[in-house]
Amino acid sequence: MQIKSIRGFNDILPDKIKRWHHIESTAKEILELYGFSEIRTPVIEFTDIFARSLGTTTDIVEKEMYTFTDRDGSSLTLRPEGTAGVVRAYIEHALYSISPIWKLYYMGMMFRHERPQKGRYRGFYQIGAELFGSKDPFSDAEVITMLWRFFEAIGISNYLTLEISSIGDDRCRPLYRSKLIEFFSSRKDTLCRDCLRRLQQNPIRILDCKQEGCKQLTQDAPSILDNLCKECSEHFESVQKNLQNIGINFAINPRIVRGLDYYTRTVFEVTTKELGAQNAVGAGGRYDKLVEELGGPPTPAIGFAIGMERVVLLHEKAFPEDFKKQVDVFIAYIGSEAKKKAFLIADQLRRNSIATELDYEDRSLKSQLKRADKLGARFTIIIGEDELKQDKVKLRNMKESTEEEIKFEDIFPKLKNTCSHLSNTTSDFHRNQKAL
RNA sequence: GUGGGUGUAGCUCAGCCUGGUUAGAGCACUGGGUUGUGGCCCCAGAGGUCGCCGGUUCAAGUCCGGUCACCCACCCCA
Repeated sequence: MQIKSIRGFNDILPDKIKRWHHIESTAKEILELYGFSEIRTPVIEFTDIFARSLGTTTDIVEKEMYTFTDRDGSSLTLRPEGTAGVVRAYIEHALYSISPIWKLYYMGMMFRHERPQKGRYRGFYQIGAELFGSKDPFSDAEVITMLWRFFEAIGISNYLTLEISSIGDDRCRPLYRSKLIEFFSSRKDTLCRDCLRRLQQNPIRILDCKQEGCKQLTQDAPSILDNLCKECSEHFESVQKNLQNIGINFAINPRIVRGLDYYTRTVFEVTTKELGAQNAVGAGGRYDKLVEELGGPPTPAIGFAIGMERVVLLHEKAFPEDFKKQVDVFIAYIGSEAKKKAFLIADQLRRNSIATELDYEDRSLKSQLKRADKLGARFTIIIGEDELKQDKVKLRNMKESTEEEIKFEDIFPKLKNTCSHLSNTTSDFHRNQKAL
């Protein structure tokens, strides 16, 4: 096999794309309802943007970035996540001087050079949202609520768990960190090899280890939640109350470890048990220092990212039936004169938002009807020589297997109530989804 | 980077253990059964470097070695 896509990069073929469209349009709908506006930023930035945002010792920056040198010698990187680019745009265009609050979302491809596995790819899509300019715990609750409402809207929330925590800020986290180091350093012999390394690089991550020995040990380890400063603690309390107030169910998991350095205070994860090892479907947190660190004015912010492929996998599990593209009308013809007429009618119907399809190769009527059936056409218009002579067509209702002869000029009036592109996109299936 | 699994038709897979005619099935595709009528059924057709390279053998899809790819898992993450 010579001709092949790059490892970890996938094609999304037309038979899958309807599902993607449905998820994406639902996401847009929800995000806009919450006041978010789309922003599109380049898929490529100066490497420095990511290195400074994510932290130079994070796995992403250390070994997962697609980085290369431009012709002028500058180092460029394909974005491994979305926040850094949005923050860059926020600062570059001085959005803070236009409005104190900005709610932005993006949908697009991200790139990470990891070993692919289930739910994890080198080129993958994320839907992300960022709220700039508020440190109010209500904004935390709003963003988390929106994330959860999205999962409800596409009907996969039954598979999901929402967990939240706080990782403190630059006052309390360093203190906690040294407490942890102290705790684990005196118990080095019980730690696995990975955790010994973590102890050096990122001791908080030991809390997330899957090894039994380490798991046991972390039972007695100090919890971040007992070590928050007063302000962080109050903030976290308030976020919880606000979520409870509107009936969002969540669990507190003090072991939530985020992979990026920029997070402060509130962090949250939506996870599933259905996808094997890659259990995070959406995750995010507050990052109150990042804008300032990248050269903007001090600006609190909070955001999340959703893994599109993982959502799609869950959606396929929840709704295994195909998301079929549907045509309203198929036009079958017999003979070259009828073909011309068919082509003309097709154009008129399409101009009136009726999805119409027809064959090219002058195939048998039987073949044409087969194809009409395969395409799920609601109606088939049949034009043969007899019909041409009488200025009529046969209109066949494919579901009922009934047929009637109507005049050319009656085609559109007859069809416009039963099918249109609009009614097609709000099919029963689609409506059922929304009702969930 | 490490470990395990899998590579045979467009897709899902059987055949390999125990080497031996033209390598099979289901689905999908094309045509026909109805010279102008879909779904179900029946018939026919088309579709294969058995991942690749080498070795053993009279003979390799089958045994052996290597290699590549994909999948899953570790690590990490959405």
